[in-house]
Amino acid sequence: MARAAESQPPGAAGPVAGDRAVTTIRDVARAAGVGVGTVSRVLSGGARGAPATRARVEAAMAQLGYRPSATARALSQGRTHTLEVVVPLVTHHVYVEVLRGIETALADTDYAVVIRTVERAAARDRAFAALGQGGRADGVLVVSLAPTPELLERIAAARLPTVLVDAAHPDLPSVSVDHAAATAEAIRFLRDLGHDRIALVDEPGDHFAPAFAAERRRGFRMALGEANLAPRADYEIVTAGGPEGGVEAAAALLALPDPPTAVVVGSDTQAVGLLQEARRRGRHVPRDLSVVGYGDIEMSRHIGLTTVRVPVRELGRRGVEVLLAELAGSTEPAQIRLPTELMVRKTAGPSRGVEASRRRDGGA
Amino acid sequence: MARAAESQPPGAAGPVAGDRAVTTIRDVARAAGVGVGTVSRVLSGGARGAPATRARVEAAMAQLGYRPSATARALSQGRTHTLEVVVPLVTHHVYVEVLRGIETALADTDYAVVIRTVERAAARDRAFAALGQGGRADGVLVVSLAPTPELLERIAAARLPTVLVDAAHPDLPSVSVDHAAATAEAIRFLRDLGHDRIALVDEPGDHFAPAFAAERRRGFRMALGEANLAPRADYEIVTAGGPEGGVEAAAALLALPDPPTAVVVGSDTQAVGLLQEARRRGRHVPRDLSVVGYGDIEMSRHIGLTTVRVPVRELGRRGVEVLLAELAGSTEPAQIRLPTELMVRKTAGPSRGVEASRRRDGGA
DNA sequence: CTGAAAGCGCTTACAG
DNA sequence: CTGAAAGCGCTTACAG
Repeated sequence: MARAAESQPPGAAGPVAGDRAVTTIRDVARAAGVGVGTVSRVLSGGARGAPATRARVEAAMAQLGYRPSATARALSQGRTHTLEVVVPLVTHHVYVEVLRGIETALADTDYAVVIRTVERAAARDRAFAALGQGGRADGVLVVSLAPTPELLERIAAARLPTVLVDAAHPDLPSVSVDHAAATAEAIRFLRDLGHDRIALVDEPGDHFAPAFAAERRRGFRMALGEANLAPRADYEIVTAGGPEGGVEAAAALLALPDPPTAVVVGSDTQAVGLLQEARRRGRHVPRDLSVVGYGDIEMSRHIGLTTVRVPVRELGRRGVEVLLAELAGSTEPAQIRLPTELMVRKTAGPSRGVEASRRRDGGA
Repeated sequence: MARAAESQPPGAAGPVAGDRAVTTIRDVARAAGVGVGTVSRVLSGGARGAPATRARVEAAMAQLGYRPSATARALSQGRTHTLEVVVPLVTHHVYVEVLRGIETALADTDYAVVIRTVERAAARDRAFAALGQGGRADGVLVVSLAPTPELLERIAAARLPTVLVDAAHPDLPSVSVDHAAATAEAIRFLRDLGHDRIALVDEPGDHFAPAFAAERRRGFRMALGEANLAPRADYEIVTAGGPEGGVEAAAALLALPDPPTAVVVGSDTQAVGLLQEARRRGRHVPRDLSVVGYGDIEMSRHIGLTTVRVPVRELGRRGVEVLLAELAGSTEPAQIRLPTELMVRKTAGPSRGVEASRRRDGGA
């Protein structure tokens, strides 16, 4: 009878290891003549073991081409060695840079990264609801997203260590930049150059995505107030991102009876369009119009754009550091502020005074 | 005695569900008064079930705030619902666009994406070795990486469905673009405009990273041959990426005794620098020098750069489609070629003839 | 130092 | 339609 059982057709169900394409820890254990626990221990590396046993196991692993299953490890260890990064739709150069910073910081760890993007309104709830979904990740990096009550609630519900990058909130660890202060600094710089008709051009401040724009506006008004300059609605342009938006803004601003002599632009790409349109209209930069950008993209240095440098890559790098510390059990509530820097180049200069520009515009 | 056991101090070890932070399928089953199998079935959605039971289970899930563990699912299903994307260091706009395409294609699936970047030489072997590591992914998208024997071997070793994006090889499914043909088309276009002194400016063709440059060179020489134009070493400039590289290239080319009247540049960002330097040296574009870029980034339309449009986003989108079909069991070996398009704008025009330019350069 | 066993949280035939 | 049980491939106390 035993014989009969053994001569069952090959391929019949049974614990025949050779059947499966994937080699498991069990195959290795068998080949090395040890228990699976032993294999697991040499896998973990740290644990010592009799050198001879160890060598035997390693040989078996190499010979079988064994690759441990990250999934199984994750399940039994209770950690996935994966970080989730939530970013707005990667439409800005900024997020790409943040991702690079994150990658740099993770380069010599064994963490993988899952990127989740929060698209416009429609996908927003879904994306937020999915935050940390299924414990696919050990921790979350939320990038450039305004900490709305909704987001905070989602984060709490996910019960996952979370750090805010390029945003801040008292309840959460964060690595951020003070966009209001940075903008105010740019205004002060223009003010010191003698400008008193200063405009702000920016993208619309979205409800859920980057709070950048709103913060910059706050800094703008603050600095204007400090300088005893009255805020003017026609000096605050909200327009599309990219060069096109800048073109539009220049058109609107320069058509004003008393156009500004200086403009702070919420992004360098908008600034490019604004510069171009201003020049097309015969304005000399910076003689007739001073322009300060925001972001300091690669192109900016090249075209001599005076702009606010935001340490974007470092934002990502530090964010990872804080999150990893958190995962390692750190309890200090890190709230890190990174400094911005005004890169003074060639597109901003002294004001020529109100008179000259008034005369020219009147004559047009 | 039973009483005594029950009055053990709370918090003592034991199978008390309330102890753990995470609710499992078991807790839900208990709360709904059903077996875990039943809960699993309503989770899977597809399977029918008595509406009443189903409702009870769903209520329990909602009430407990239950979130299924993706890890456990992956382990028991044998698939992770994760795709791995391998890209060169995300230094090019191109890869970002590909990633966007991938994301778009994945938007309404439940697949997550793990991104792995292949950095310069040092990290290369590590990154390749890690390909599909630990079965963290169900399939792999290899983007803009030359299919070297080494890479192919790694792919084979990973035993994971893999599709090449922006690269091609007979043994693997792929979605690609013919960079050689696209470049040749640009040359022909310039040729038809009367140019016979045509140069190529490009980035160094890396051994393991994008094969772009090498392919473009091949197309360049091919088209030159077709037109009976002799290849000239001094008309092939290999230089750094970005505007700086373009500046250098313009300097080298325009210092030649008989400078080219037209240039094809391997990237739009290089083209930007080249245009600028050419103008700084008093050359009018396109009167004195025609320039054709490559890539068609956003800026290009804006500055009127004639360039080769590569459907980068679609490359990513289609790549996902092919991979997903593969995972669904499709066996047809998809080798998809996507068309490029020459975007004719303002930086390329008719040649003014050899004489005029020779006269001017001689007089300088 | 190492084996055997239980367990991580699901899924999936197998019986009822 | 649904429960009980085995299994996915590891890890980790627990004994030896």
